[in-house]
Amino acid sequence: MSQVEKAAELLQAVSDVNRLRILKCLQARSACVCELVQATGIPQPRVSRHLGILRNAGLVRTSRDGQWVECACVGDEASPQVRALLDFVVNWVEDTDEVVLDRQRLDRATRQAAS
Amino acid sequence: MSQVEKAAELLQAVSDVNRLRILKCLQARSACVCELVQATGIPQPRVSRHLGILRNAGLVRTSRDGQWVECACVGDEASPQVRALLDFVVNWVEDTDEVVLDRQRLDRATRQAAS
DNA sequence: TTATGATATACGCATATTCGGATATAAGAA
DNA sequence: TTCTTATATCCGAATATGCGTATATCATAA
Repeated sequence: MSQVEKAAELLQAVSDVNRLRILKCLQARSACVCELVQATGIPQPRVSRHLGILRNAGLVRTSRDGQWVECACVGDEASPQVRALLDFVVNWVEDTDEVVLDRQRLDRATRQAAS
Repeated sequence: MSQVEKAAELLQAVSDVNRLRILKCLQARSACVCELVQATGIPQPRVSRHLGILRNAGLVRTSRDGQWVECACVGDEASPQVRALLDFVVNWVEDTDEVVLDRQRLDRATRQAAS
């Protein structure tokens, strides 16, 4: 696959409202799936599927912690290209009311009482 | 439409190989449609359609010059958000052989003998 | 073992995107 | 007018994407 195709794939991975909201949440802090569900109000299967897309693209890493799956934006283990995209996107998407509200609910989210 | 939805739309507009190649050409210089066809080897209707998408998204402006339609990346007339995305993308997509080749053909392209 | 909560996946459906090829439109030249 | 070149749009087919619902899997507790 050419570099340009790879770039298009990465951009495609961030060109969705659900995924942008998830990334903006993970910019604030790592979270497990059920916390992202509580923060965004997006149904759990949808969160899970979009997290899979972000993970496949290499933008998010997940690790199981017992019953929970902890999600975080990738750090220095990722390629400079991926890091650059991630840094750009989370800063470029503004902290509008919608984003702030998601983060407020994320603050109050717990690992209980998700779905 | 929310800000996040708008952001997703803009990212969607740049998440395609054809459109990235066109943008990388227009980063080098403005060009008319038939020159972009010569530079990229992409069929003319396809170039036209993808230019339409870039124009709709506000990333590219076009102006008719007689028989030709001159295309260019938007400048300061665009919103800061659009400018920021454009600046990021054209610098983030690397100047690989594929991109360099497109630009070499763009250098030699003329307004004659396109399709 | 069974039960429960967290997460992932499979399914069918609706819609969107992209494509090639044909054709329409626009501008200029003969 | 007719012809040629440049550009845009229409059409149908193929593919991709996103969704909700249902269900499967996984980990833990009882």
